[in-house]
Amino acid sequence: MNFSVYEYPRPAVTVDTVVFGLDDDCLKVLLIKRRHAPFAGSWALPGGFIEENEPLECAARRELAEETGLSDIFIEQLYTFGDPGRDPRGHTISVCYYGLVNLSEHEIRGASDASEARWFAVNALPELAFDHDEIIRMALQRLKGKVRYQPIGFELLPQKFTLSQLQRLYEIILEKPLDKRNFRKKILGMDLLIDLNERQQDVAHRAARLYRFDEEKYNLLIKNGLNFEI
Amino acid sequence: MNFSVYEYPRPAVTVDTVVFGLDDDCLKVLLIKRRHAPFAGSWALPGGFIEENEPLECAARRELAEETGLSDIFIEQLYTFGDPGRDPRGHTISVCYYGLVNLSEHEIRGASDASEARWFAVNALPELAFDHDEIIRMALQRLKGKVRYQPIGFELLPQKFTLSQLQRLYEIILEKPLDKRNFRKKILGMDLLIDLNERQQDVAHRAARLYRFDEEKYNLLIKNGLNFEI
DNA sequence: TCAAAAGTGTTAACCATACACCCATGC
DNA sequence: GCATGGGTGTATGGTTAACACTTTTGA
Repeated sequence: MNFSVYEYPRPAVTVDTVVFGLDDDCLKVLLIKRRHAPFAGSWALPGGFIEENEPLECAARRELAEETGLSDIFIEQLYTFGDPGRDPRGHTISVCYYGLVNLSEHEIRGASDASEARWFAVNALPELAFDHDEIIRMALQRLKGKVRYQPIGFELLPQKFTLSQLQRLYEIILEKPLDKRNFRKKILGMDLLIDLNERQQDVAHRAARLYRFDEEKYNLLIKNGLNFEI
Repeated sequence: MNFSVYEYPRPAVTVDTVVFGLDDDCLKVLLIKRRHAPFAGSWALPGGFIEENEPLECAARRELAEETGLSDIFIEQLYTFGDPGRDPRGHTISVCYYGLVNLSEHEIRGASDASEARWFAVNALPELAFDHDEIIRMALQRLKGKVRYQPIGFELLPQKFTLSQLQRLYEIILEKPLDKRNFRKKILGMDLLIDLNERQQDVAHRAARLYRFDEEKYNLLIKNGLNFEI
Protein backbone atom coordinates (compact mmCIF):
# COMPACT_ATOMS: atom_id res chain seq x y z
CA MET A 1 0.00 0.00 0.00
CA ASN A 2 1.17 3.45 -0.84
CA PHE A 3 0.69 5.60 2.21
CA SER A 4 0.53 9.28 1.56
CA VAL A 5 2.72 9.95 4.58
CA TYR A 6 5.83 9.25 2.55
CA GLU A 7 5.11 11.90 -0.01
CA TYR A 8 5.65 14.80 2.34
CA PRO A 9 8.81 16.35 3.69
CA ARG A 10 9.10 15.81 7.44
CA PRO A 11 10.29 18.11 10.15
CA ALA A 12 13.13 16.90 12.36
CA VAL A 13 12.20 15.87 15.90
CA THR A 14 14.34 16.49 18.97
CA VAL A 15 13.90 16.10 22.70
CA ASP A 16 15.25 18.58 25.27
CA THR A 17 15.14 18.39 29.05
CA VAL A 18 15.15 21.10 31.69
CA VAL A 19 16.65 19.51 34.80
CA PHE A 20 16.19 21.43 38.03
CA GLY A 21 18.40 20.93 41.05
CA LEU A 22 18.20 22.50 44.45
CA ASP A 23 21.25 24.04 45.96
CA ASP A 24 21.28 25.24 49.56
CA ASP A 25 19.50 28.41 48.70
CA CYS A 26 18.68 28.57 45.05
CA LEU A 27 17.17 26.64 42.20
CA LYS A 28 19.54 25.60 39.44
CA VAL A 29 19.23 24.34 35.88
CA LEU A 30 21.56 21.91 34.18
CA LEU A 31 23.03 23.21 30.93
CA ILE A 32 25.55 21.85 28.48
CA LYS A 33 28.01 23.63 26.25
CA ARG A 34 27.39 22.66 22.63
CA ARG A 35 30.28 21.03 20.84
CA HIS A 36 28.75 21.33 17.35
CA ALA A 37 27.01 23.84 15.09
CA PRO A 38 24.62 25.44 15.18
CA PHE A 39 25.36 27.45 18.32
CA ALA A 40 28.69 25.62 18.86
CA GLY A 41 30.17 26.88 22.13
CA SER A 42 26.82 28.19 23.40
CA TRP A 43 25.06 26.93 26.49
CA ALA A 44 21.92 24.93 25.82
CA LEU A 45 19.58 22.34 27.29
CA PRO A 46 20.72 18.75 27.07
CA GLY A 47 18.89 17.05 24.21
CA GLY A 48 19.11 15.89 20.65
CA PHE A 49 17.46 14.05 17.80
CA ILE A 50 15.25 11.09 18.47
CA GLU A 51 16.19 7.81 16.90
CA GLU A 52 14.11 5.56 14.72
CA ASN A 53 11.31 3.94 16.71
CA GLU A 54 12.53 5.39 19.96
CA PRO A 55 9.84 6.40 22.49
CA LEU A 56 10.00 10.09 23.36
CA GLU A 57 10.78 9.76 27.04
CA CYS A 58 13.50 7.21 26.30
CA ALA A 59 15.09 9.62 23.87
CA ALA A 60 15.07 12.35 26.51
CA ARG A 61 16.68 10.04 29.05
CA ARG A 62 19.23 8.78 26.57
CA GLU A 63 20.33 12.25 25.54
CA LEU A 64 20.48 13.35 29.15
CA ALA A 65 22.67 10.40 30.09
CA GLU A 66 24.91 10.82 27.05
CA GLU A 67 25.51 14.51 27.48
CA THR A 68 25.50 14.96 31.25
CA GLY A 69 25.87 11.52 32.83
CA LEU A 70 22.54 11.84 34.67
CA SER A 71 20.26 8.82 34.73
CA ASP A 72 17.33 7.42 36.70
CA ILE A 73 15.83 10.75 37.61
CA PHE A 74 12.28 12.03 37.71
CA ILE A 75 11.20 13.49 34.36
CA GLU A 76 7.86 14.44 32.91
CA GLN A 77 6.72 15.88 29.60
CA LEU A 78 6.50 19.66 29.56
CA TYR A 79 5.45 20.99 26.16
CA THR A 80 6.25 20.65 22.48
CA PHE A 81 7.79 23.57 20.66
CA GLY A 82 7.60 23.70 16.90
CA ASP A 83 7.72 27.23 15.59
CA PRO A 84 9.41 27.28 12.23
CA GLY A 85 12.50 29.37 12.68
CA ARG A 86 13.35 28.08 16.13
CA ASP A 87 16.22 26.05 14.62
CA PRO A 88 18.42 27.51 11.86
CA ARG A 89 18.83 24.04 10.32
CA GLY A 90 15.18 24.05 9.32
CA HIS A 91 11.82 22.95 10.64
CA THR A 92 12.53 21.18 13.93
CA ILE A 93 10.07 20.15 16.57
CA SER A 94 11.27 19.73 20.11
CA VAL A 95 9.35 17.63 22.61
CA CYS A 96 10.50 19.03 25.93
CA TYR A 97 10.68 17.42 29.35
CA TYR A 98 11.47 18.77 32.77
CA GLY A 99 13.25 16.83 35.46
CA LEU A 100 14.03 17.14 39.13
CA VAL A 101 17.12 15.89 40.87
CA ASN A 102 18.89 16.19 44.16
CA LEU A 103 21.94 18.19 43.23
CA SER A 104 24.22 16.80 45.89
CA GLU A 105 23.56 13.14 45.14
CA HIS A 106 24.41 13.17 41.45
CA GLU A 107 27.63 13.82 39.63
CA ILE A 108 27.46 15.44 36.23
CA ARG A 109 30.04 15.49 33.45
CA GLY A 110 29.93 16.86 29.93
CA ALA A 111 30.35 14.21 27.20
CA SER A 112 29.24 13.30 23.69
CA ASP A 113 27.87 16.42 21.97
CA ALA A 114 28.49 18.42 25.13
CA SER A 115 31.97 19.73 25.85
CA GLU A 116 30.88 20.69 29.35
CA ALA A 117 27.89 20.36 31.69
CA ARG A 118 27.20 22.80 34.50
CA TRP A 119 24.54 23.94 36.94
CA PHE A 120 23.36 27.55 36.65
CA ALA A 121 21.16 29.44 39.07
CA VAL A 122 17.82 30.07 37.36
CA ASN A 123 18.13 33.78 37.96
CA ALA A 124 21.63 33.97 36.47
CA LEU A 125 21.42 32.05 33.23
CA PRO A 126 23.85 32.65 30.37
CA GLU A 127 22.79 33.39 26.80
CA LEU A 128 21.15 30.27 25.47
CA ALA A 129 20.96 28.53 22.11
CA PHE A 130 17.70 28.22 20.14
CA ASP A 131 14.54 29.12 22.11
CA HIS A 132 15.86 27.39 25.20
CA ASP A 133 15.30 30.42 27.42
CA GLU A 134 11.59 30.23 26.61
CA ILE A 135 11.56 26.52 27.37
CA ILE A 136 13.16 27.10 30.76
CA ARG A 137 10.67 29.86 31.56
CA MET A 138 7.87 27.49 30.82
CA ALA A 139 9.41 24.71 32.90
CA LEU A 140 9.78 27.06 35.85
CA GLN A 141 6.17 28.09 35.60
CA ARG A 142 5.11 24.45 35.47
CA LEU A 143 7.25 23.60 38.46
CA LYS A 144 5.74 26.45 40.47
CA GLY A 145 2.27 25.38 39.58
CA LYS A 146 2.72 21.68 40.10
CA VAL A 147 4.68 21.68 43.31
CA ARG A 148 1.63 22.97 45.14
CA TYR A 149 -0.68 20.12 44.40
CA GLN A 150 1.66 17.21 43.73
CA PRO A 151 4.45 16.12 46.01
CA ILE A 152 7.11 16.28 43.31
CA GLY A 153 9.28 18.63 45.32
CA PHE A 154 10.71 15.73 47.29
CA GLU A 155 12.64 14.73 44.18
CA LEU A 156 14.79 17.79 44.75
CA LEU A 157 15.82 16.76 48.26
CA PRO A 158 17.97 13.94 49.53
CA GLN A 159 16.05 10.84 50.64
CA LYS A 160 16.41 11.95 54.24
CA PHE A 161 15.64 15.58 54.87
CA THR A 162 14.66 17.98 57.61
CA LEU A 163 11.48 19.99 57.78
CA SER A 164 13.48 23.16 57.40
CA GLN A 165 14.98 21.89 54.16
CA LEU A 166 11.52 21.06 52.89
CA GLN A 167 10.22 24.47 53.87
CA ARG A 168 13.18 26.18 52.20
CA LEU A 169 12.43 24.20 49.05
CA TYR A 170 8.90 25.54 48.90
CA GLU A 171 10.03 29.04 49.71
CA ILE A 172 12.59 28.96 46.91
CA ILE A 173 10.23 27.56 44.30
CA LEU A 174 7.22 29.64 45.25
CA GLU A 175 9.38 32.69 45.88
CA LYS A 176 7.65 33.64 49.08
CA PRO A 177 8.30 33.10 52.77
CA LEU A 178 6.22 30.58 54.68
CA ASP A 179 5.42 30.56 58.38
CA LYS A 180 7.40 27.85 60.16
CA ARG A 181 4.74 26.70 62.59
CA ASN A 182 1.96 26.68 60.05
CA PHE A 183 4.11 24.86 57.52
CA ARG A 184 5.00 22.13 59.99
CA LYS A 185 1.45 21.76 61.16
CA LYS A 186 0.23 21.34 57.61
CA ILE A 187 2.92 19.00 56.36
CA LEU A 188 2.88 16.78 59.42
CA GLY A 189 -0.90 16.85 59.40
CA MET A 190 -0.93 15.20 55.98
CA ASP A 191 0.78 12.25 57.57
CA LEU A 192 2.90 11.57 54.53
CA LEU A 193 6.29 11.93 56.16
CA ILE A 194 7.98 9.14 58.03
CA ASP A 195 9.89 10.28 61.08
CA LEU A 196 13.17 8.37 60.86
CA ASN A 197 14.11 9.01 64.49
CA GLU A 198 17.46 10.17 63.27
CA ARG A 199 19.16 13.50 63.59
CA GLN A 200 21.33 15.63 61.39
CA GLN A 201 25.06 15.13 61.96
CA ASP A 202 27.84 17.67 62.21
CA VAL A 203 25.81 20.83 62.26
CA ALA A 204 26.85 23.82 64.29
CA HIS A 205 23.53 24.07 66.10
CA ARG A 206 20.77 21.89 67.43
CA ALA A 207 20.44 18.92 65.07
CA ALA A 208 17.08 18.54 63.32
CA ARG A 209 15.02 15.39 62.94
CA LEU A 210 15.22 13.59 59.61
CA TYR A 211 12.16 12.50 57.64
CA ARG A 212 11.48 10.73 54.41
CA PHE A 213 8.47 10.93 52.11
CA ASP A 214 6.05 8.01 52.36
CA GLU A 215 5.47 7.30 48.72
CA GLU A 216 3.47 4.12 49.22
CA LYS A 217 1.01 5.83 51.50
CA TYR A 218 0.73 8.69 49.05
CA ASN A 219 -0.06 6.33 46.19
CA LEU A 220 -2.73 4.70 48.30
CA LEU A 221 -4.33 7.98 49.26
CA ILE A 222 -4.26 9.20 45.67
CA LYS A 223 -6.55 6.38 44.66
CA ASN A 224 -9.05 7.47 47.27
CA GLY A 225 -9.04 11.03 46.03
CA LEU A 226 -6.74 12.80 48.41
CA ASN A 227 -5.72 16.26 47.52
CA PHE A 228 -2.27 17.20 48.52
CA GLU A 229 -1.94 20.95 48.77
CA ILE A 230 0.68 23.27 50.14
CA MET B 1 27.79 23.31 6.11
CA ASN B 2 26.69 19.74 6.35
CA PHE B 3 24.33 19.45 9.31
CA SER B 4 24.10 16.03 10.81
CA VAL B 5 20.32 16.35 11.03
CA TYR B 6 19.96 15.26 7.45
CA GLU B 7 21.69 11.97 7.96
CA TYR B 8 18.98 10.45 10.11
CA PRO B 9 15.60 9.01 9.24
CA ARG B 10 12.81 11.16 10.67
CA PRO B 11 9.54 10.17 12.26
CA ALA B 12 6.38 11.60 10.76
CA VAL B 13 4.64 14.35 12.74
CA THR B 14 0.90 14.78 13.03
CA VAL B 15 -1.44 16.94 15.07
CA ASP B 16 -4.73 15.74 16.54
CA THR B 17 -7.35 17.70 18.45
CA VAL B 18 -9.90 16.62 21.03
CA VAL B 19 -12.76 19.11 20.79
CA PHE B 20 -15.23 19.10 23.65
CA GLY B 21 -18.72 20.46 23.31
CA LEU B 22 -21.41 20.78 25.92
CA ASP B 23 -24.86 19.52 25.20
CA ASP B 24 -27.73 20.21 27.55
CA ASP B 25 -26.72 17.47 29.87
CA CYS B 26 -23.56 15.77 28.70
CA LEU B 27 -20.10 16.41 27.46
CA LYS B 28 -19.40 15.48 23.86
CA VAL B 29 -16.34 14.93 21.71
CA LEU B 30 -16.06 15.70 18.02
CA LEU B 31 -14.96 12.74 15.91
CA ILE B 32 -14.52 12.19 12.20
CA LYS B 33 -14.93 9.09 10.12
CA ARG B 34 -11.68 8.36 8.30
CA ARG B 35 -11.89 8.27 4.54
CA HIS B 36 -8.43 6.73 4.01
CA ALA B 37 -6.25 3.90 5.30
CA PRO B 38 -5.11 3.09 7.82
CA PHE B 39 -8.33 2.68 9.79
CA ALA B 40 -10.47 3.77 6.82
CA GLY B 41 -14.08 3.91 7.98
CA SER B 42 -13.12 4.12 11.66
CA TRP B 43 -13.93 7.02 13.93
CA ALA B 44 -10.94 9.12 14.93
CA LEU B 45 -9.88 12.52 16.17
CA PRO B 46 -9.65 15.25 13.56
CA GLY B 47 -6.00 15.76 12.65
CA GLY B 48 -3.29 15.02 10.14
CA PHE B 49 0.27 15.63 9.03
CA ILE B 50 1.88 18.97 9.60
CA GLU B 51 3.15 20.82 6.59
CA GLU B 52 6.59 22.19 5.94
CA ASN B 53 7.33 25.13 8.22
CA GLU B 54 3.87 25.13 9.67
CA PRO B 55 3.56 26.05 13.37
CA LEU B 56 1.99 23.27 15.41
CA GLU B 57 -1.11 25.10 16.57
CA CYS B 58 -1.76 26.33 13.03
CA ALA B 59 -1.59 22.78 11.78
CA ALA B 60 -4.10 21.69 14.40
CA ARG B 61 -6.46 24.52 13.45
CA ARG B 62 -6.04 23.86 9.75
CA GLU B 63 -6.81 20.15 10.06
CA LEU B 64 -9.77 20.88 12.28
CA ALA B 65 -11.19 23.37 9.80
CA GLU B 66 -10.54 21.09 6.83
CA GLU B 67 -12.10 18.01 8.33
CA THR B 68 -14.92 19.42 10.45
CA GLY B 69 -15.51 23.00 9.39
CA LEU B 70 -14.76 24.33 12.88
CA SER B 71 -12.61 27.44 13.17
CA ASP B 72 -11.81 30.21 15.64
CA ILE B 73 -12.25 28.11 18.72
CA PHE B 74 -10.29 27.83 21.95
CA ILE B 75 -7.51 25.24 21.71
CA GLU B 76 -4.50 24.49 23.86
CA GLN B 77 -1.70 21.94 23.67
CA LEU B 78 -2.40 18.75 25.56
CA TYR B 79 0.46 16.26 25.23
CA THR B 80 2.68 14.66 22.62
CA PHE B 81 2.33 10.97 21.94
CA GLY B 82 5.16 9.14 20.26
CA ASP B 83 5.23 5.49 21.14
CA PRO B 84 6.55 3.50 18.23
CA GLY B 85 3.72 1.24 17.19
CA ARG B 86 0.96 3.76 17.73
CA ASP B 87 0.64 4.16 13.94
CA PRO B 88 0.86 1.14 11.59
CA ARG B 89 2.49 3.31 8.93
CA GLY B 90 5.61 3.63 11.07
CA HIS B 91 7.08 5.94 13.66
CA THR B 92 4.65 8.81 13.97
CA ILE B 93 4.57 11.48 16.63
CA SER B 94 1.34 13.23 17.35
CA VAL B 95 1.25 16.61 19.02
CA CYS B 96 -2.22 16.72 20.53
CA TYR B 97 -4.45 19.65 21.39
CA TYR B 98 -7.74 19.92 23.17
CA GLY B 99 -10.39 22.46 22.33
CA LEU B 100 -13.64 23.74 23.78
CA VAL B 101 -16.60 24.97 21.86
CA ASN B 102 -20.20 25.87 22.36
CA LEU B 103 -22.00 23.09 20.61
CA SER B 104 -25.07 25.05 19.65
CA GLU B 105 -23.23 27.96 18.06
CA HIS B 106 -21.14 25.99 15.58
CA GLU B 107 -22.09 23.86 12.62
CA ILE B 108 -19.90 20.93 11.76
CA ARG B 109 -19.60 18.99 8.51
CA GLY B 110 -17.31 16.20 7.45
CA ALA B 111 -14.98 17.07 4.54
CA SER B 112 -11.50 16.45 3.14
CA ASP B 113 -10.08 13.28 4.70
CA ALA B 114 -13.24 12.90 6.78
CA SER B 115 -16.31 11.36 5.23
CA GLU B 116 -18.34 12.43 8.24
CA ALA B 117 -18.02 14.47 11.44
CA ARG B 118 -20.15 13.87 14.50
CA TRP B 119 -20.46 14.61 18.20
CA PHE B 120 -20.31 11.65 20.58
CA ALA B 121 -21.07 11.66 24.27
CA VAL B 122 -17.81 11.06 26.14
CA ASN B 123 -19.30 8.09 27.93
CA ALA B 124 -20.54 6.46 24.73
CA LEU B 125 -17.62 6.62 22.35
CA PRO B 126 -17.28 4.23 19.42
CA GLU B 127 -14.16 2.15 18.74
CA LEU B 128 -11.41 4.56 17.81
CA ALA B 129 -8.45 4.51 15.43
CA PHE B 130 -4.84 4.55 16.65
CA ASP B 131 -4.40 5.41 20.35
CA HIS B 132 -7.10 8.04 20.15
CA ASP B 133 -9.03 6.62 23.10
CA GLU B 134 -6.00 7.20 25.28
CA ILE B 135 -5.67 10.75 23.98
CA ILE B 136 -9.30 11.48 24.80
CA ARG B 137 -8.90 10.04 28.30
CA MET B 138 -5.99 12.34 28.85
CA ALA B 139 -7.86 15.35 27.48
CA LEU B 140 -10.77 14.64 29.81
CA GLN B 141 -8.48 14.43 32.77
CA ARG B 142 -6.85 17.71 31.78
CA LEU B 143 -10.22 19.38 31.37
CA LYS B 144 -11.35 18.20 34.80
CA GLY B 145 -8.18 19.46 36.38
CA LYS B 146 -7.99 22.75 34.59
CA VAL B 147 -11.58 23.83 34.79
CA ARG B 148 -11.21 24.22 38.54
CA TYR B 149 -8.49 26.81 38.52
CA GLN B 150 -8.84 28.47 35.15
CA PRO B 151 -12.05 29.90 33.76
CA ILE B 152 -11.89 27.93 30.53
CA GLY B 153 -15.30 26.42 31.06
CA PHE B 154 -16.95 29.53 29.69
CA GLU B 155 -15.75 28.51 26.23
CA LEU B 156 -18.29 25.71 26.37
CA LEU B 157 -21.23 28.03 26.93
CA PRO B 158 -22.88 30.60 24.71
CA GLN B 159 -21.67 34.17 25.25
CA LYS B 160 -24.74 34.87 27.33
CA PHE B 161 -25.57 32.24 29.87
CA THR B 162 -27.47 31.69 33.09
CA LEU B 163 -25.98 30.71 36.43
CA SER B 164 -27.78 27.40 36.22
CA GLN B 165 -26.14 26.64 32.91
CA LEU B 166 -22.77 27.46 34.39
CA GLN B 167 -23.44 25.28 37.40
CA ARG B 168 -24.57 22.40 35.20
CA LEU B 169 -21.35 22.76 33.23
CA TYR B 170 -19.26 22.27 36.33
CA GLU B 171 -21.41 19.43 37.53
CA ILE B 172 -21.05 17.64 34.22
CA ILE B 173 -17.30 18.10 33.97
CA LEU B 174 -16.51 17.40 37.60
CA GLU B 175 -19.10 14.63 37.77
CA LYS B 176 -20.52 15.70 41.08
CA PRO B 177 -23.47 17.78 42.20
CA LEU B 178 -22.90 21.28 43.53
CA ASP B 179 -25.01 23.22 45.98
CA LYS B 180 -26.93 25.96 44.20
CA ARG B 181 -26.68 28.65 46.85
CA ASN B 182 -23.00 28.02 47.56
CA PHE B 183 -22.17 27.94 43.88
CA ARG B 184 -23.86 31.26 43.23
CA LYS B 185 -22.27 32.87 46.25
CA LYS B 186 -18.84 31.80 45.13
CA ILE B 187 -19.16 32.65 41.46
CA LEU B 188 -20.77 36.02 42.02
CA GLY B 189 -18.29 36.72 44.81
CA MET B 190 -15.42 36.50 42.32
CA ASP B 191 -16.97 39.44 40.56
CA LEU B 192 -16.01 38.13 37.14
CA LEU B 193 -19.48 37.90 35.66
CA ILE B 194 -21.25 40.82 34.09
CA ASP B 195 -24.96 40.91 34.79
CA LEU B 196 -26.48 41.77 31.41
CA ASN B 197 -29.85 42.75 32.87
CA GLU B 198 -31.45 40.50 30.34
CA ARG B 199 -33.60 37.44 30.80
CA GLN B 200 -33.99 34.13 29.09
CA GLN B 201 -36.73 34.05 26.45
CA ASP B 202 -39.35 31.45 25.77
CA VAL B 203 -38.82 29.20 28.72
CA ALA B 204 -41.69 27.41 30.40
CA HIS B 205 -40.86 28.78 33.84
CA ARG B 206 -39.48 31.87 35.48
CA ALA B 207 -36.84 33.32 33.11
CA ALA B 208 -33.28 33.44 34.46
CA ARG B 209 -30.88 36.37 34.35
CA LEU B 210 -28.19 36.28 31.67
CA TYR B 211 -24.54 36.92 32.40
CA ARG B 212 -21.33 37.02 30.46
CA PHE B 213 -17.77 36.38 31.55
CA ASP B 214 -15.68 39.51 32.10
CA GLU B 215 -12.51 38.49 30.33
CA GLU B 216 -10.79 41.86 30.59
CA LYS B 217 -11.23 41.99 34.32
CA TYR B 218 -9.98 38.45 34.60
CA ASN B 219 -6.84 39.26 32.64
CA LEU B 220 -6.19 42.23 34.90
CA LEU B 221 -6.65 40.19 38.05
CA ILE B 222 -4.41 37.42 36.74
CA LYS B 223 -1.51 39.81 36.58
CA ASN B 224 -1.99 40.65 40.23
CA GLY B 225 -1.97 37.02 41.25
CA LEU B 226 -5.63 36.18 41.59
CA ASN B 227 -6.50 32.59 42.00
CA PHE B 228 -9.71 31.56 40.43
CA GLU B 229 -11.02 28.40 42.06
CA ILE B 230 -14.26 26.52 41.91
C1' DT C 1 28.28 32.19 76.70
C1' DC C 2 27.13 33.08 72.22
C1' DA C 3 25.30 32.11 67.72
C1' DA C 4 22.33 29.52 64.97
C1' DA C 5 18.70 26.97 63.88
C1' DA C 6 15.09 23.57 66.00
C1' DG C 7 10.95 23.09 67.91
C1' DT C 8 6.39 24.30 69.78
C1' DG C 9 0.23 26.46 70.71
C1' DT C 10 -3.26 29.66 70.76
C1' DT C 11 -6.35 32.93 68.95
C1' DA C 12 -9.08 35.36 65.59
C1' DA C 13 -10.68 35.79 60.92
C1' DC C 14 -12.22 33.66 57.13
C1' DC C 15 -14.23 30.17 54.20
C1' DA C 16 -16.72 26.04 53.08
C1' DT C 17 -20.68 23.46 53.92
C1' DA C 18 -25.28 22.14 54.84
C1' DC C 19 -29.75 23.14 54.41
C1' DA C 20 -35.50 24.77 52.69
C1' DC C 21 -38.64 27.80 51.09
C1' DC C 22 -40.94 31.40 48.22
C1' DC C 23 -41.10 33.44 43.42
C1' DA C 24 -42.18 34.06 38.57
C1' DT C 25 -43.77 32.17 34.46
C1' DG C 26 -46.07 29.37 30.86
C1' DC C 27 -49.20 25.92 30.04
C1' DG D 1 -53.57 26.02 39.72
C1' DC D 2 -49.73 23.37 38.86
C1' DA D 3 -45.27 22.20 37.24
C1' DT D 4 -40.77 23.95 36.44
C1' DG D 5 -36.79 25.93 37.43
C1' DG D 6 -35.11 30.76 39.53
C1' DG D 7 -33.65 32.95 43.30
C1' DT D 8 -32.33 33.81 48.20
C1' DG D 9 -29.71 33.67 53.98
C1' DT D 10 -28.01 31.74 58.05
C1' DA D 11 -25.60 28.91 61.31
C1' DT D 12 -21.82 25.67 62.12
C1' DG D 13 -17.42 23.63 61.80
C1' DG D 14 -13.12 23.55 59.87
C1' DT D 15 -9.09 25.81 57.89
C1' DT D 16 -5.87 29.34 57.43
C1' DA D 17 -3.04 33.08 59.20
C1' DA D 18 -0.73 35.68 62.45
C1' DC D 19 2.23 35.68 66.02
C1' DA D 20 7.25 34.88 69.96
C1' DC D 21 9.65 32.37 72.90
C1' DT D 22 12.39 28.31 74.73
C1' DT D 23 15.59 24.48 73.56
C1' DT D 24 19.63 22.28 71.89
C1' DT D 25 24.10 22.09 70.15
C1' DG D 26 28.80 23.25 68.62
C1' DA D 27 32.21 26.58 68.43
